[in-house]
Formats: sequence, C-alpha cells, structure tokens
Amino acid sequence: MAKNDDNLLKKIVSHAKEYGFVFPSSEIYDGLSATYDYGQNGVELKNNIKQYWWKAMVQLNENIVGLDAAIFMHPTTWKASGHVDAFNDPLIDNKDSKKRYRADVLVEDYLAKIETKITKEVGKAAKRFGEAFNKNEFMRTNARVLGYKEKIAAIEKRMQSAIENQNFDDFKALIEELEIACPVSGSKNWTEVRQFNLMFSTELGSVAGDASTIYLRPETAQGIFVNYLNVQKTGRMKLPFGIAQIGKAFRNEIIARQFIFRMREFEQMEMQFFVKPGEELNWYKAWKKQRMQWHKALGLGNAKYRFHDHLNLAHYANAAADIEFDFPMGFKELEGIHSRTDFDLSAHEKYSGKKLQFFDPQENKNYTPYVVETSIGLDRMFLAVLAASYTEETLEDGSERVVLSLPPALAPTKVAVLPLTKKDGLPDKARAIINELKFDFTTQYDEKDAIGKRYRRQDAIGTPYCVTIDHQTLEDNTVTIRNRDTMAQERVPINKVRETLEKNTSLTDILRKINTP
RNA sequence: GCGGGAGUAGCUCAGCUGGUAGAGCGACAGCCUUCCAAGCUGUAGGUCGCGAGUUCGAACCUCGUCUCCCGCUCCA
Repeated sequence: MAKNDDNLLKKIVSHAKEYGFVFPSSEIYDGLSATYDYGQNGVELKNNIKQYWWKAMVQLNENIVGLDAAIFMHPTTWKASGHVDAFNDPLIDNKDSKKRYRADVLVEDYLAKIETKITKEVGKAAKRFGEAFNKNEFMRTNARVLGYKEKIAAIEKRMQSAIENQNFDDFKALIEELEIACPVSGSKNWTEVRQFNLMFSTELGSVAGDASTIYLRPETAQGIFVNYLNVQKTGRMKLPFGIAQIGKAFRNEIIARQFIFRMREFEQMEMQFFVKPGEELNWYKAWKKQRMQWHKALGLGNAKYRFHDHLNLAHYANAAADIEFDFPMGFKELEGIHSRTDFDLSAHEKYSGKKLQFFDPQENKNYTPYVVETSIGLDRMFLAVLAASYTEETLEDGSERVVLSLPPALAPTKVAVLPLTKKDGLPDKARAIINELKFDFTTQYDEKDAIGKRYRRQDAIGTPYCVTIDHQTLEDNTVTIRNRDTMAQERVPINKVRETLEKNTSLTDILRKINTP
C-alpha cells in the first residue's frame, strides 16, 4: 500500500507539472531545493482555495476582519515571539544510529531522569515516615535530594550559557561528561553540536555596515498580534473578534521535502481570534468544530480528515490540535488550532512597552485578551485538494481517463466551450458564448482534435463543464452541457448555461453548509 | 545534514562490453467531420542535470557539483 501511495504522489507530481499546476522553481537552472512555482492552472486553483477561506472567515463573520501585514517586521518582534530562541535549535547526530536529536532535548531528558530519582526518594521517604511526612521539609533538607537539585541547576546553567554564547564545543562536552547515550543505539558516539537557524535573515538598509539584520517572517501570526490594537481601535472591534490573514512565511527547514508539503517558502492562512480570558477553551472547541466543517464541506471525503490532539504543548499554548489529512504519504498535519493564551500579546506588551489591552465595559476593566488561532498551510491544502481529486478511471469501453474531480467551485476553468467542428460557423457561435460568460467565469475555447480528446483534456485539468456547439445549435439555440464526473450530457437552451454554472460552480452552496450556527 | 536510490523530448521510459540519440503518449499546422483520447499528411522539440577528468572517441567509465525520491528529523 505504501508503495502504491508513493507512486500516487509521483503521478500527482507529474500530472501537476504536465498540466500547468506546479513547476519546480527555476527549473532551467536545475531548480532550487524544495521551491515550487504555481503554473497557469495552479494559480487559479490556489486563488480559489484562498477565496473559499477568506469568504468563510471575513465575509461570513461580522466580527472577523482581514489584514495584510508586511513580511519584514521589526527584529524585536521575533525576540518577543520566542522565535529567536526557539528557532535556533542546536542539533547533534549519533554516528552509529544515524539519528538526529536536538541537543537541548537530550540534556533535558537527562534532567528528567534526575527528577524521577527525586520523586522516588520522596516516595520512599513518605513510606518510611508515614503520616508525619512533610514533603516540603524533606525536599528542603534531604541531602540526596539537595544533591540532585544542585546537579540539575548546574547542568541547566551550563546549557543555558552554552546556548547563549553559542559555545557548541562545551555543549558537546556537557553531553559527553553526562555520558548521555543515544536512546536507539545506546552509543555515545556523537557528532559536533551544530546550529540550525530556521529563520531566514537579510539586511535592511543598502549601505553595508549601517544595515541591521532583519528576518523574513517565519509565521504570519505576529503581523496580526502587533496590529491588534490598530485593528481593534479603528474597526471599533469588541471581544470576541478575529483578524484573518493570508500570506507567505519562510522557514529554513533542515530538510524540506514531499513536493509542496514542506517548502522553505510557504503560504499560510491564519486567523487569530481574540477572546476574554477564561473563555478561550470554549472558543478553542468551537473553532475546532468550525474548521473541520469548513474542510468537510468541500466534499473530498469525510474519512480523509481526523483530529490529532497535542499532548506535548508548545510553550505558548494551553490546548492544541491538528486537523490531519490523508495525503498520499499518510495522515499529515493540514491545519493547526491552538489556544495561545495571552502569550503573544503579553510578550509584545513587555518588549514594546505598549499596552495591548481591551477595555471591557461590562466589567469596567482592562485586560489582555487570550487568543485562539487557526492556521492552515495553503500549499498543503492545495496538495490535499489535488491528491483527493486525482482519479484514474477505467471506462465501460475499457479505455482509461485521468480526471481531476475538483470541487467545481475550486476548478481553475469553470467551463470549456467547444465547437463540434471547425466549420459551418460553429466556432463563431462558440466564441460568442464565451464572450458572454467570460465576465463571470473562467473559460476555455478549444477546437483542435476530436471532441472526445478535448473532453479528456478538460478532465485532466478538472473543468467541471463542457459546452458543445453542434449543428442543431445553429437551428434552435440549444447546446449540450457535459458533466465532468458523470460524462452525461444534457441539451439546454443557451441562456440556461449561465444558470447551470452559477448554481454549480460557485462557492455559495459550500459556504452555506458551514454557516449553519 | 546523514544513509540509500535516481536524473535521457512536455509526460512515461528504451539506449548492449564506451563509436557523437530513439519509442509510445503528448504538442503544433493542415486534411477529414464522426459527441468521449485510437483516421491521414506534415512539423517542432534533447549540447543525455551541470562541470571537469580518462580516452582517438563519453548518455555509458572516474571525480566533483546541483536537483529529485525514500528513511531519520521538523512542522503549516
């Protein structure tokens, strides 16, 4: 099964390239690692996905507004967000098992073991002393416990200083002195500790020397947080309210792979929802539900989605879950929903010295709002839609066709208008129809090759409808509409084409599904 | 980054023990007119990922490099 799925991903990659959805970036120069460009059909599909998200967020919710923040941000932003520290992971490899670890995690695991020893000492003592046992007293006075505590403190201090001073030789020395072994191989044969900065940096200011280092944003969220007050004040927003943003983010991943699933330059669709402290977990649950509905409303198959609740929470979160999608390479994260508490706003208050609070007229007091975040990878969503839609069909006559069963509302081209032949004025009639439809729908005209071949071409790029002009059209102004998925044809008056397209290729019906409170 | 595999036409691939490239599909132009890729004629497209070395001669051998795929890892 895994092997077939590998092939499936390969087929999707080939199809995406062959039909102008996704190209390797700068391909004529051999490409650039894990960077891809969206082609003529890809950009349409991507824009449609964006529109579906944007409408679901901003248009349907009167308390959610949009934002488009700059990619460059003040460097202090990333100190406040924790990215400067958290995105500088010191890594170390075990030469025998070939496993890679975060060096600080290895040490922290070691410290956890010592903590376990303390717990055991406490347990033993509790048994010994019975009811008279005073835990705090014991922790303060017991020699062994104090010894463990001192050791932990010393190790932590040394690790901190190694990280802060970028002294990786000492970091490695620490690991060796503690005789930390690889959990897999049991070996203590380590490489050097190396630093991987996951943020791209560049220089602001054209004169070298005068320039200051700035980063390409590693997430779009901070652009929302730093604008929280601007939006709240100028939009007269009251809690709870949300700010939505679609934009690029950049991470210098150690390894970026699996087509457009993990790229170094990627696009996020994020909505930060500001709520009253204490209500965040209710909103977290509500948004989990809401976001899942948004996905399922597309009709790619409910079984392709599942939740993954985080047990180990990031430093900024008090609840977190992923919506995972059944990609060709298995269930993987598509969207994250996080209850971020007031971590971000408080950090920005601290670093900027500005109050980022909300005056609650009911309670007659100020407080820093809590935040519930929904964050989806646009490129991942694109891959999910593409993968779920890619279908190889064997027809009744034994021939095969490849069809992209895209949700019609997301299809790059909504309708192809095809004259049955190139003669007898059929092309002119087809052009006339296109000239009417093109103001509202993406259209294509094709007169080359047999009609069946043209249908297949449209199938391959997911065009939901083909309108065919034949000789009868000239007589009674009727055309046939051919359905991509059923291949069935229906003869209708020309003026009915628009109605069919409006009804079946717009986002409206999908949006209605998710807007039922 | 480490280990394994692979780069030949838009796609899928063939190309023997080294003798300067082929197929199928696709694309384009025309003919035919027939509603589900299958007719006919013609055309375009590759310095075989890139660079160096060995050789009289390299798609093929050697080295380097880039990119992709799988695993480790990380995450949107």
